[in-house]
Formats: sequence, structure tokens, C-alpha cells
Amino acid sequence: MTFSEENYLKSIYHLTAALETEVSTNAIAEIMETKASSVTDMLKKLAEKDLVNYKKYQGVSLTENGKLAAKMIVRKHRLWEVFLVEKLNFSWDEVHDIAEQLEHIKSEQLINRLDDFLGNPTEDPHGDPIPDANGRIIKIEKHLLSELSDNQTGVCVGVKDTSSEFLKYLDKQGIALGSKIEFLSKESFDLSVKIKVDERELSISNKIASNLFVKLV
Amino acid sequence: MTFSEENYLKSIYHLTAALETEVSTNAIAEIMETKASSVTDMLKKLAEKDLVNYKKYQGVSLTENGKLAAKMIVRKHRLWEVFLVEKLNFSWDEVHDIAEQLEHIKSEQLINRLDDFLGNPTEDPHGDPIPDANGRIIKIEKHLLSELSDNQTGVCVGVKDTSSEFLKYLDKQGIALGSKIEFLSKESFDLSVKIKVDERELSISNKIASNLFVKLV
DNA sequence: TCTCTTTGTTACTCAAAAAGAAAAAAAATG
DNA sequence: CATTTTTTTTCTTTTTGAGTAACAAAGAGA
Repeated sequence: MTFSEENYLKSIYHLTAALETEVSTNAIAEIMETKASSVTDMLKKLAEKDLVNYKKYQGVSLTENGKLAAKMIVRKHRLWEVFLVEKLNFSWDEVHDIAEQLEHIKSEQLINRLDDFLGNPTEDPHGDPIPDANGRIIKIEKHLLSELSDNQTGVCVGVKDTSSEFLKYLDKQGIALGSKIEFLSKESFDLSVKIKVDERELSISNKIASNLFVKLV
Repeated sequence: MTFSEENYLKSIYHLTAALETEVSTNAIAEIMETKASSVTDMLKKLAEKDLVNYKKYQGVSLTENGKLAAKMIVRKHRLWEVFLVEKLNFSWDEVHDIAEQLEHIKSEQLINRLDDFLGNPTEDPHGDPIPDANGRIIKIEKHLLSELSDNQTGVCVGVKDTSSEFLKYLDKQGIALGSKIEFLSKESFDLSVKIKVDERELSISNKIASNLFVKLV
């Protein structure tokens, strides 16, 4: 499998996971920053290899093979991210690009040993779940901070947006995975939210609040 | 720099290090298992980028830029090998192919942090020196076992042949880096050598003895 | 000199990926 | 329902990296 094929699979996986439905050629073209015609070509190639179900004009979905292959790529990506953060002291906003390269290294043995070395983590540094060697994923119950009600309390367990800017903002505000967050109140005018993080009161915009996942406690 | 360019640089580096002279197009073609004409193409490309000194008909050598670039690739390769052996418990005969992939990951930060994480090792699992971030290499005094005289004693510090077969043979014989090796005598008929390894007497062929490096003690 | 080997050049081939234009199909609109 | 718009596909090209084949030139030895 070429790098490009792997990247397509990964994109389709993320899109279908979010939408729970077939994805359109254009949707793929957009997030991969390429042209629809290029996507069509690749879809034919992937269909040939029984990695996607491709019916012209109808969108694509992953076959079982494709889903497993995509999960293995995601697994590699996220395990390498854990490695970079836990072992090499990178911060969570620096790891994406490097993991993007490392995810294409081909060796099952390597990734399984890395998994063991890291203590079989179930989440990456952004709180996203890591598929195990069989592709199984442990889902945890999580809610967007923006959707809590007044006075509910949660622990930060993930971020939706993993861009470097957002993560750096969180660092600056002292919000990290594991932070205890109390939802105090929502401002009806701009939907901004008053929260208390580790005893500090803070006001965050709705955009921020709708990119933070918390687990209720 | 493409993978292929990096692989050429690395090959030229190894060839020139061994021979201390210009290398011929044909010599490169042979170890890279390709045709002389392909090599010529690449040499032009590398000369364009000021990575090699290429004078038609005269062979190539690395420029300072090229030498540094090659050393950085070797550095990555050998550091990843240390990682695989020390942290992921691979054996020394299993790591080459994986390191061959990992050496192409592009991130200076990554490799320097990996270096620190591993405790700034100076040799890889086969006893070969690891260039530091500036390309400096610490050479140690080492001799081929086949060239010792009777009753000299040394410690195994490296192998010349790093093929999986040879390394597995050494494992089977209980010879590893750090093994104390006493040179007992050489058989003049076939040049085979009697040695004592950790209190066990052993007879090894000349071929084996000329692929083992020892440091005299 | 003649011949052989080494080395280099030029012109192709091939594959992967992507792009553009135009055709075809599906969806939306009045 | 007919027409328009949007989406998707098809077909044709381009680009890039890699490599091959055939031929030309240089140099070495007899």
C-alpha cells in the first residue's frame, strides 16, 4: 500500500466515523486538498483492492478490510503520538506532523512492541482512542463542554480540534487532559461559558467550549 | 530530499568511508542493485544540489554538505537501531530493515530528542559509531579478530558483516558485543582460529574471524 | 593501430499522483 | 415536468521520480 493510498483510507475513515454514512467524492477532495477527479481515480484503485465500497455517484464507504486497514493506520499514528509525548517530551501541539510520517512505517511487529513499551495506552495525547491490534476501540462516554448545564462538573478527556493554535491556547489557559472543569453558567448573548478550572474562574468562548470533551463526574 | 537521494548519499558515504577515495559509477550501481546509467542521472541531480563532487569519468566524492547529510542519515539509522534493541527488545539481527524505513523520517528535533532519550549512545547494536548532531564520530581502536596473534585477548566491539545470518550464528555461539575473546591459535591449513569465549573453547573459520572486531585489553 | 572495457549521453518507458475540460448523472427549482 | 445547477465521472494531460536500452566517447592494453 502506498503512502497516498493510506492517506486516503485514513481520511475516508475519519469522515465516515464522524458522519456514519457514505462520503462524497467532493468531501474527500476537500479535506485532502485535491481535486474530485483525483479522488475518483484513487477510489477506483481502492475498490479494486477491496478496501472501499464504491458505487459511482453514490459515495464511498470502507469495506471490512478497508476499515481494519484504516484503523491500523490510526493506531500507528496515535501510538507514535503517545511515544513522542510520553517518552520524548514533545508537547501535544507538536506531535501531529511527525506522527503523520511515522504512521507509514511498515512493520506489525514494531507497532505491537511499541504498544507494549508504552503500556498499551487506550488514548492518545489528545484523548482520542487507540485501536488495539485487532482494531477494537474502547469508547468512553464524553460530552462537549458547551453542552453541559449549569453547575455540572467534568474532567477534560479530549479535544475535538487538534490544531496547534487551539492546543497552545489551552496550554496558556492551563487546561489539559485531566483538568477538573466546573460549568458555572452560559451567557445567552454570545453563548460564552463561565467555568472554573482547578479553582480558577475563567470565561471561554462558545467556540472553545464546543471543542473540549469532558467526562461527567 | 527524496528517499532515493538519501539512499544514494548513504551508499556513497559507506563506499568512500571504506575506500578513502572517489567511487565509480559502477561501484555505486552494484551495491544499489541498479544500472550505471541510473546512477549517472542521480549523480547529476546530487551535484546540482552541491551534495557530491562529480567530475565526468572521474568518480564521485561527497562535498562537505553531502558528507554531513549522509552522516545525519547514518545517525538516524543507528539511533533507531539502538531504540529498537534497547527499548523494544528487538534482537540485533532484526533491526536493519525497520531502521531503513525510520531513517527517512524528517525531523531534526525528533532525532535529537531520541538521542537524549537513549542516553546519547556512541555505538549502535552492531558496534558501529553513531555520529553526533554535528556529524562528529568517535572512533575506537578496533582490530579484526583474524589479525590477532596467539594468546592476545580482546573484547568484542563490533561486526563487519551485519547480515542476519551472521548475527544469528554469533547468537548461537554465544558471542555478543562485550564478550571477552582470547585468541588461542591459528590453524595454518585453513586459517581457522581457536578462541576462548567466556571460558568456552571454540573453533571458528577464517571467514567468521575476519568479520569480528575486537578491542585489545 | 585495434579491440575491449568503462563511463556517459540521449531518448524512452513506466508508474503514481494529480489536474483540467467536458460529459453524464443526480438534485434542485420554478 | 422541464430546466437549471451541482456533483461526479471520464478522458486526456502533465508532472515527477525512477529506471532501462542503445549508442557514443574515452581510456587501457596488446
